Amino acid sequence: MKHVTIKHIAKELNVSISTVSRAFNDKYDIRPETRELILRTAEKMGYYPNPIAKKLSQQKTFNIGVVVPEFINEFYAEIIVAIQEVLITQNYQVLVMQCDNSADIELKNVKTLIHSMVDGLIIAPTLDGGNMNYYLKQIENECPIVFVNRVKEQLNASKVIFDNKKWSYFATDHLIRQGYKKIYHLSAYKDLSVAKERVEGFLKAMKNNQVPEENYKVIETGLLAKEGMHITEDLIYRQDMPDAFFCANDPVAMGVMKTLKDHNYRIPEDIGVMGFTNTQMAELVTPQLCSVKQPTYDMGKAAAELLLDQIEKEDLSPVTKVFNGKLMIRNTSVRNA
Amino acid sequence: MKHVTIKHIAKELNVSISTVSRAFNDKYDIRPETRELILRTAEKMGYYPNPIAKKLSQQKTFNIGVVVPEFINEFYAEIIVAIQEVLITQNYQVLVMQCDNSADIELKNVKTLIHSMVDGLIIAPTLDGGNMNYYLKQIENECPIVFVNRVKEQLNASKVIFDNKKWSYFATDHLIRQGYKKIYHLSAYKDLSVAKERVEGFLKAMKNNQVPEENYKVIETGLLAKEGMHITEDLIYRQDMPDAFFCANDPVAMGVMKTLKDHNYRIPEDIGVMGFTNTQMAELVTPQLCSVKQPTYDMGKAAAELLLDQIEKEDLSPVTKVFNGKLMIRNTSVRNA
DNA sequence: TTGTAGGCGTTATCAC
DNA sequence: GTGATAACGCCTACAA
Repeated sequence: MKHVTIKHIAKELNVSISTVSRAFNDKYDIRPETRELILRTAEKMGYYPNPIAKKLSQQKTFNIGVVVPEFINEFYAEIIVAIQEVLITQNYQVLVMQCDNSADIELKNVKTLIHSMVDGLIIAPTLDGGNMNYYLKQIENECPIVFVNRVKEQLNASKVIFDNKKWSYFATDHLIRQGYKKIYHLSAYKDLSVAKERVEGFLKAMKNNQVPEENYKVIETGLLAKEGMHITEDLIYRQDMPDAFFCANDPVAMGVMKTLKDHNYRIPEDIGVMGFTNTQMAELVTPQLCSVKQPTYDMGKAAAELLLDQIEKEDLSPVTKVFNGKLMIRNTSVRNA
Repeated sequence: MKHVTIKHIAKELNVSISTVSRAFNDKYDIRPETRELILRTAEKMGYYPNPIAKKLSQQKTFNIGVVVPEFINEFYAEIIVAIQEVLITQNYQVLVMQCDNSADIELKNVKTLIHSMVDGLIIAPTLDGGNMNYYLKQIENECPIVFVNRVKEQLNASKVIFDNKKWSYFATDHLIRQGYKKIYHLSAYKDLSVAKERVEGFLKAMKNNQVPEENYKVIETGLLAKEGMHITEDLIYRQDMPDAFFCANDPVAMGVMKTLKDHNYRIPEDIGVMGFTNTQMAELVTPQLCSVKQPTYDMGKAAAELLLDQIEKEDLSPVTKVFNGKLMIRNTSVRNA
């Protein structure tokens, strides 16, 4: 793979390489005609500035690193798309890495990206645990970083988060108002801050509505459809069934629905179901799944804009953006009675 | 963001920069003790070789570019994961770009990646149309490229493809054997080679089973769930209903199922449904969706391995790998009668 | 307005 | 074994 360089053009036109370089960097004085000539022959020769060399000499890469827990997940996929859209208009390139929900791989990815000299990072952490120390150290060393989603609200760094507690509260409250009396919350992992916040919202709704303690429960389930199926099977077997499930996410909710239907429970008449992080599938299952929609696109956009600000104003003082959602009320939670 | 360089270490230890460099590149002679000393102090000082500089001097980036039509699609997400897994073990980094199903953006992405001096490209084209000329020109210029999925079998380049015709045939044949008499194939766009191949398989099955012409039809529908819904609404309205749908993909199939259920058709008793490109959701809808599973992971792995071969053996002669699928027989296509 | 030369952080080819 | 030194392709004072 041969690349035409600035030298080739200089030789071809009998000018110095600096002149050629200047032709491509508007900020310098150069006679318009020479400029034109250089650009034309460059075009003809198929020249394109080598970004590697440019990066090295400018000490700036115009690369932004993005690290997410997984690709196979509409939430992160949409966030990535939004980030790319914003950054591309500013001539940044986006390097995306996923870590398969492993905090170790996540750390490796971040290190790889930093060593590749990205100008900044957007990190959607898998956990808000130990890696944070390393990340915060990088911020101290003036590496612009913006966190998205699974971050503690108290964290002293720029971040884009969702008000999980509030929307968990609303979702739970909705179920109660629909007349469901015994509601179980299938939560993700307890070391996940977003899960904790949702549990808080759930419990707050229970308390505010004076639901007696024996009529609700939080069960650590996970984030996969099959985990939703297993727990439901289990509850049926143990004859410990609620009349509504508030699930950690839509896949879990769909697992629950699947098992309920297999056991001839009617949704929403016998049992209500509520998801979280509205997915495209929510409208396609029968009955349609009620879920909390998060503004993924806006969150990704905000993260990118926050990062751009940090990079261009060289001001790393932390900014937090908290986003609100929307309760997508659909059939699985609306009782006729 | 300050980076420690080879120079800092050289000064610190009173050795030359070449010695330091050698300590990090096993292939050169260097006294073990100096090596140890250098590595230790490098570690201490937080040094890490600057890959940009290395790339510039080696004229090799250890970056691989991947371009896909979209992220929000399990098929491509899984392919990307597989590609990453293979390449990471060989110390390559994977830069992924998506083009939102736009051939123009796809071309831009490829150019960006080539100009970023990737060592090779894996392209999952949106269309097999005009961009191909540009891509083939790059291959002539010794840029290693492997194509995945939406490529013509005849294309004279390295590629990983799925035997769409064969598996479309099997899927259709299955519907016929289940006693469905009037089958409509909801196809993607006609300028998509994979769609064309699936149509061919569908028609071949019809012919081999001597289904009369008035009992089958190919309808260009698209790839989205809502397109599946619309077409079904339309057919119901026009009273032109088949007794089985063979859909371009699972989302379309789920759109069809949704509309059918809303109109009280029983699946599979009244109407059978078959998807394609098995998704995780297929098992979660009711009834479970029958679909053709493609070996996405293996396809991604094969693409990465093909590319590695090309790069390391410096041999760009085209290799084609054709993959087979599996018919995931589930409830939407199995008649009790 | 243009050319010269040094630097960005490495690797690699020489001498010593 | 180790140390100069010239690349790699580009940018950018400074000089002309």
